[in-house]
Amino acid sequence: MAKSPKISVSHEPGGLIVHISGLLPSLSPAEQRVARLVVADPADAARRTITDLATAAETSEATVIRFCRSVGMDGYPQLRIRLAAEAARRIEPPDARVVGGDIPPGADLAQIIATIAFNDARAVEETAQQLDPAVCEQVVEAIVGAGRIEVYGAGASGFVASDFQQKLHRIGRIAFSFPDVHTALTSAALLGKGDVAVGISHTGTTSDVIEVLEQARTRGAVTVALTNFPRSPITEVADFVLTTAARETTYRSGAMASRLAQLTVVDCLFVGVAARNRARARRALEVTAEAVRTHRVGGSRRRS
Amino acid sequence: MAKSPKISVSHEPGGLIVHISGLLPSLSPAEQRVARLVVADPADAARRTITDLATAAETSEATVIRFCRSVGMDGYPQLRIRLAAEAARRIEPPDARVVGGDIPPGADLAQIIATIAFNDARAVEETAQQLDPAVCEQVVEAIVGAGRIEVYGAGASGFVASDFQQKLHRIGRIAFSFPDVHTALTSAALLGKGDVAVGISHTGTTSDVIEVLEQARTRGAVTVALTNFPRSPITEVADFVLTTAARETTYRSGAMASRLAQLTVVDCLFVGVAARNRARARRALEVTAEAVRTHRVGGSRRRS
DNA sequence: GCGGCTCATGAAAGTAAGTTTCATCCGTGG
DNA sequence: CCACGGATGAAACTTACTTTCATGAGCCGC
Repeated sequence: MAKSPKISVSHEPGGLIVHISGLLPSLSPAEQRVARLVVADPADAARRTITDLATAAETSEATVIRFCRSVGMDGYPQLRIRLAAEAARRIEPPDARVVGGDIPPGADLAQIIATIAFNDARAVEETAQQLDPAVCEQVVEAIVGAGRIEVYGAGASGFVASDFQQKLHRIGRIAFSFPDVHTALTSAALLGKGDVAVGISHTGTTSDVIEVLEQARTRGAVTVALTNFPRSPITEVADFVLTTAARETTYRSGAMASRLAQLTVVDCLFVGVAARNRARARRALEVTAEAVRTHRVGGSRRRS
Repeated sequence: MAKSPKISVSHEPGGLIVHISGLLPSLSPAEQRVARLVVADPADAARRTITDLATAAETSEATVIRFCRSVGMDGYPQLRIRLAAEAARRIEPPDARVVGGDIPPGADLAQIIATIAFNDARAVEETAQQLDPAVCEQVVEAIVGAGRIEVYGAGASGFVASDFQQKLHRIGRIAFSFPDVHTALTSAALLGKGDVAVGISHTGTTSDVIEVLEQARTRGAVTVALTNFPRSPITEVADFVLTTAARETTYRSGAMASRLAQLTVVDCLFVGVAARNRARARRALEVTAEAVRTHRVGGSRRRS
């Protein structure tokens, strides 16, 4: 009939709240009361039930529904969801995370957590960014074709080395890592052409690791260095150099982030190797997973 | 009577989605189907009605309600709203890198690197987000006051355990970690009041670690669990539970990201402990750094 | 002032959504 | 084999949402 209702409300792409306050004056008094509540605190409105909201606006549920329709929603539930989404979006976490390096002396745990996580995450991202896929490819190639792989690392890097060794081992590659220099040296002396030696050192100056890598190279093995410093001594004994990108902070936090970055590189190499023979790697993983299964307790589910 | 299953499974301040995926394995099969739908597309789930969602998950409405309760919501409407809010918050959809997903078979190294780095970084960030500072504080407190600290972990988590042990040791705390269960068990048997035992297990189902932690608890030590799954068996033998937030993926990439997340938590605890006595920790760090100095080559010059 | 009109409004009826209860089923361990 | 406990969906039930409809206020033109 005559008066076509307020259709053509278009698609309010930007903000629902803005949209609502825009057509607020065109609403009936009772609907305006609802609208004002909604605009004032969208998140709160989203939490309320229709009856609740109606009561708060001193009106009936029917009016709330009419309001929903007036602003272009199908019904109340839809409005609620849109409001929740809207409210969530506008609350941008100001998040005063300490961007720089060190943790301030008076920091509480929450700050410490935020700082560490931020630096860790950034180290991982930046490492990935500067990692040269071509070099990785060559290293993966070498590992895939290797008769034997040895991984060296001291201190914290030693754990990364062990981790890498374990990973390679799990997908059926013959890999070793060593707890001490002497064992490593003797083992490196037995390497030959077609074998691969990987040395991990954050600073790139760990003499033990360099020494072993040098030995390996002398024997004809392909040598790979993983370090944070592209000009450090370890790079001189390496055929391929992979670098992490943990920023220099004080030695502590720097080393912490670096270790995560190292692991990320290790993961990349690992997946690269595994991807070379998907079926075989998967099979190996399944078998090894099965092997430890009896060491897992069953139903992890539990209700009270 | 109040059959209150209100176990208050921690707070989930960070991300509801993250929280849900952590809880996933502790859910019943039918609930898992619902959870997967929700995690896969929160925005879509928020749009659906309960009946609709139940049908999509091939289950009944009752199960959906049970799922809501399992993840700590009052009911379905509340879940819907939270999901809508959550979905709105995540602004950037980095389409190319498969979110929390597997690496596509045909991927080249560059893609692999991007995917891994993305998931690793996110695991770190999300872990930090959902980490409860209050619980950390208590754990730090316990460690600071501990006579002895023991850290247990098997497989990949074993390296994390060793790393933690090494860190604590470097700042002058008496800490141990063990390469095998028997040694660990015998050592745990010697723990007592005032000591701290930390068990690390991604799945939370590693029976060896659980067993040792239980032993430690029996002896009166404070027990801490570090796991990805807040309702896994390990949490039942722990006084304090710290969780990581790596998403479940296939191909073990989940476990890869999880390990980084674990290290992040370890770092947080470490710095927290060190911060308790800054001067002493710094002195210890300097001394230990000095100790390995002779094993470093100087400058960019080759060592002889 | 008075019919007749329009429109906002809420009460109440009606429908759909969400929640609880309960019987059944299935696997597990004795 | 049975007893048990948990998982599950059908159905009963409750609450939330939506529609219908009667009321009454405002507003003309007569």
